[in-house]
Amino acid sequence: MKQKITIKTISKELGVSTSTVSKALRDSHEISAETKDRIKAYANHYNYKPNNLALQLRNQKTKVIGVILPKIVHHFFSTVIMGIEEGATEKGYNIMVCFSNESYQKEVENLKVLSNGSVDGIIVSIASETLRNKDFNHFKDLVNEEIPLVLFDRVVDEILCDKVVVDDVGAGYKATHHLLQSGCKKIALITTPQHVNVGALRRQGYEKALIENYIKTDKNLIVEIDETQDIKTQIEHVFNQDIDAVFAVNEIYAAITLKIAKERKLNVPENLAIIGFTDGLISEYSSPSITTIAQHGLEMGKQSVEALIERIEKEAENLKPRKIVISSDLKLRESTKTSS
Amino acid sequence: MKQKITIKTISKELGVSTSTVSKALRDSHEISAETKDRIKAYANHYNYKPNNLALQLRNQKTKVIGVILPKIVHHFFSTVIMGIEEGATEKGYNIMVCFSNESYQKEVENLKVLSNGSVDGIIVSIASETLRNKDFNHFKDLVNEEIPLVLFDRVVDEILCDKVVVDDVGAGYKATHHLLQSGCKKIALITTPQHVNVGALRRQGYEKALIENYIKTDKNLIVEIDETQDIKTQIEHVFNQDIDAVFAVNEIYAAITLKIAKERKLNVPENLAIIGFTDGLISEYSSPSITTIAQHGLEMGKQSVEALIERIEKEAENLKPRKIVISSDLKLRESTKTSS
DNA sequence: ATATCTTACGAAAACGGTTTCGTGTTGACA
DNA sequence: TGTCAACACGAAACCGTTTTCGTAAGATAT
Repeated sequence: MKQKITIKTISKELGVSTSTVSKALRDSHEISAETKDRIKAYANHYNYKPNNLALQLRNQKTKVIGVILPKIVHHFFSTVIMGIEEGATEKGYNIMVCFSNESYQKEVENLKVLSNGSVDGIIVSIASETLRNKDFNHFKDLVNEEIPLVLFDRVVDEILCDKVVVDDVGAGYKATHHLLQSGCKKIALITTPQHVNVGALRRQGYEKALIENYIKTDKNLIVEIDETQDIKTQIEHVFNQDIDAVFAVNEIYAAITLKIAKERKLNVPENLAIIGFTDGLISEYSSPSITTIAQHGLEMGKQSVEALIERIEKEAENLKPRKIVISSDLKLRESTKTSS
Repeated sequence: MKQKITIKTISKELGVSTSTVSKALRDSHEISAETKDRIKAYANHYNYKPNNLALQLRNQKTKVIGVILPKIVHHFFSTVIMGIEEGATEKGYNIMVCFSNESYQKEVENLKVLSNGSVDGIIVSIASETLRNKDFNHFKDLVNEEIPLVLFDRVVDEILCDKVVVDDVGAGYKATHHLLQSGCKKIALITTPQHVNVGALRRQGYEKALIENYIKTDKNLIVEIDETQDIKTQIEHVFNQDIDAVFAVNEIYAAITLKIAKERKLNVPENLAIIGFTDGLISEYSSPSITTIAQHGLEMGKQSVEALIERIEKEAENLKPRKIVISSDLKLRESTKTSS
């Protein structure tokens, strides 16, 4: 990189002190108009840009927000990151993005790297491995150091910080309820293992809706997908049961379900209704398009970053940890019948 | 944030100088074993972490790479970012991500923010608005400042820097060739406006394949999508022509084409073969699944970041700008007939 | 006993800014 | 002519770290 022009360069070149240069560039009243002009002209001509690192060190704030995501090639997280970026830019912050790849170890490392002063606060959605082994000490350390932290989507109660979640129980309920309303009775649930808490919550909503309609939940209709195995095979299993609807807790599972249904020449939604989760491109462009729970990732990202920035900037006020719940909507499309 | 513990704190507390602390923590031979132990124990106990900003300022390098993408909610860019992150992590770098949202203005701003010392180098895929208005001065300034820069996918010749691209012409050729081989004769092309150069290149490949087979390109079969208008309507237009195949330059266009085909009760691939570009989730999970050109976004991200880091770390060697071409593969699926 | 070499540490500069607190020069006013 | 304020600028500290260059004390060599 070319030798950057600094305040020191300017001061030497123009025969004034660095303080004068600094003040002139910040338009201080202490400096005479002509000196200011001279300095500004010079700075402008040589395209002077203040060194951000120096400023950050001086101001003891970076105006950068760290973001750790479990994965990125996933419509929901893409939209969240988009929302975070938008919200951050609006408030003059930048974002630094890392991925845990669902790995506990990488999450710990990412957290360590980000917590050494490079960022003013951190937004995280917890890796599934971490959720499974339930070791949250790296987060607790962060909280102890009083580094502003916001958790979204995949959150746990043990960590005392702001949280932004969708109303997973409500969403699971809405989806199931809609299927019941449209005449379905035997609804399969394709979900994640129980340690991924969002899966567990959506399942609660599912069960709640069934109970309200005096339907016993049938364990055989519930498939907990093990992502290390072939997903399609696992889902196909449930097709051997007598079912008339499927509620999948994410978009991929829903798409695969649709595919299997077609292979088996089942009419969707007449013979089999399908509802997915996360309103992504697959659901939108498949045919029939898939009715889904819209998770409002953009909104989630924005709320997360706003909460975080508020905490960063009002740290003196010692706010209590908050939990922000984003409501989710059912986006009706072609893969379900209209309510009857 | 809690008052962080610094070297100064330690030195005061232990009655030694900051230099001693620094050296002790870095295991310098200048410091006696007992002093080292004392200092390390203290640092450890109070969880001392060196302040990154100070280090960055001192070392005149940040170990951070800036990334500017036109958009993120897009499978290709998601995978690229994934690849960049992986490659960066491998070499001990972090990434700072910004989005131009296809806007020239935002691109300029992002570039300004990143070029003030916060990052050691920058990776960019140019915003479509910038490509349209052909104003690349912000990039040229960067090059003049000798800030390491790598452009990927959407690149232009005017900017002298490393570039990573897929073989777009070859890919367009491969796709078209495959359609011709399988017996299709009237192949429509759904592409972007000409200013998005990747679209133009893929079109070249398309035309080349046609010419080789003595088929005249028919302007009526080529649709340049204006994304500010409704995409579906524009694509439907070409269905009024007599066509037996469609080559779409991205995944969305391909998915929409498939949808229209189904609405019109056309059998895919018998009545209409479809090939897309960018091997994303939609193509994989739609039914029939869509044959596509796999763009190898992951590979692209990795190559970009490796090129950039090489340039950063070997800046003395004054490397010539390179152009790295990633080959693209045809991923055969259900939306095309097998070659005959 | 003197010269020289280790050992173990500290002072100070440097990275690039901002800011507080002087201070010399003017000009106004009594 | 003395006093004081206003003006315009500079010196120095500070943010947190590393590193170069001393240097005092003790050990060793001559």
